[in-house]
Amino acid sequence: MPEPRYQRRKEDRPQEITDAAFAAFAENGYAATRIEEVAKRAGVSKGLMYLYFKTKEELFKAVIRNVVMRRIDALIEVLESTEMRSEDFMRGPMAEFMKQVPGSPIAVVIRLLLSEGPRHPDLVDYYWENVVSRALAAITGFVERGVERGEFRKTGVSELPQLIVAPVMLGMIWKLLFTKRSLDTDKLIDTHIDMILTYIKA
Amino acid sequence: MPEPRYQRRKEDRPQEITDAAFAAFAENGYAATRIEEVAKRAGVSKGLMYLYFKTKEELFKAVIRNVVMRRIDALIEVLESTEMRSEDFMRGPMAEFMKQVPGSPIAVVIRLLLSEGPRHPDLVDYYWENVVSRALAAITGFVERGVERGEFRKTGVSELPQLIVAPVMLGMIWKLLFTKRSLDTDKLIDTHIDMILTYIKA
DNA sequence: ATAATTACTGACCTGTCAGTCAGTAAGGAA
DNA sequence: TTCCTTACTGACTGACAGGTCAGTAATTAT
Repeated sequence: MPEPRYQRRKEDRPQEITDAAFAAFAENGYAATRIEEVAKRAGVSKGLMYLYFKTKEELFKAVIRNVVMRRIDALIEVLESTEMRSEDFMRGPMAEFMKQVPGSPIAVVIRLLLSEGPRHPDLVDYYWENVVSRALAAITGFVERGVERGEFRKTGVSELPQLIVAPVMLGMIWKLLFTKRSLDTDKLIDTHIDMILTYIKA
Repeated sequence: MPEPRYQRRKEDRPQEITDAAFAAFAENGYAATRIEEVAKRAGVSKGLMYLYFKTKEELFKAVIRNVVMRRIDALIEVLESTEMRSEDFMRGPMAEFMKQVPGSPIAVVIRLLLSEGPRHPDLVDYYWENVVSRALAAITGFVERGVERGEFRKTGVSELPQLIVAPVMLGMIWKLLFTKRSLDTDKLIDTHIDMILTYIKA
């Protein structure tokens, strides 16, 4: 009795395809990735791809949404509910998180959005609403709470949470472009946070 | 006597084509830009494109090199030779320059490198050697000179000039992705420089 | 004027890849 | 065991875009 040539796994396919596509896009970018390549990685025929995703573009959007969804809520939750002193929180968990971002899937998403964004404005909006604006709002809230508690003084940082995040962006770009040339991300973040604290501490 | 259908302008063509290509790449990215589209913008036939640039890839490289070459030297020159007090220089000319970068062709180049870089490592190397490493070295030199003069104290910033540049990167990405949502770049840079100075002033 | 040179044109060729669809077989139902 | 539904396959198509090249006309030399 010969082995079955394939199994029917309607439930798991979307996730599997989406994961395979993410890996492929991460390596080669959207335009240069062939649907057949994704199919191969997912262990599936090309035709099946089109049963789950009508077009390559739809697959792309699903990939982005999928990656985005998985990791924002927890982060924001922590930012809003921590009981630590603000300075300790920034030097500890916040620094830790920031150090990890450049090597995480978020960096890949940013890269994909940068190259393909102009032709997918709705996707950029989606990303803005579900990630960027929420994250920035949470950071602003965190800083203002520090002010209310008397830990921080009032500075321009409250209205420009981007300042806190800036070196993470730099670290991301660095890693994406110049993997060859090393950058001490940890020291970058630590020094930056030290600098911010010096600036805003009451 | 009918007008000539075209003029022969061997000298000017490369620059014209290169400029047209830059504009097209800036709008649509490398992969999505057709050679014929560039030809049209340059007022030239498709065939001619291939007399000046053997392949699309070669055209791409020429575009990048062209944009890069035009603007680095002056910048570095200024950084090394200014006679101003370090703080005044940072709050004045340096801030001014940083505010302009996100809207400049440099931002476009970064975007192109981010999407196409993985498949053009030699180009990334070129960019690294001619722009990034030189610019960072110049900034490091500037900071260290401030230290020698007794204007700055010794801090981690000397070894991490990236810290100074970080919000520029953020501003770039912001502008590329979220043009719709405004960001007060000027205030971002000013506040950031204020913060750095507070941190490193002797 | 005439010939020689070459910058330039645009129709064509060709490989690639997103998307299709007729057919196959897995797995459940009767 | 047989039938039925449908998840799945993979050969095929059509369009698009990079690259070619035989021919044309602008310019230069004679």
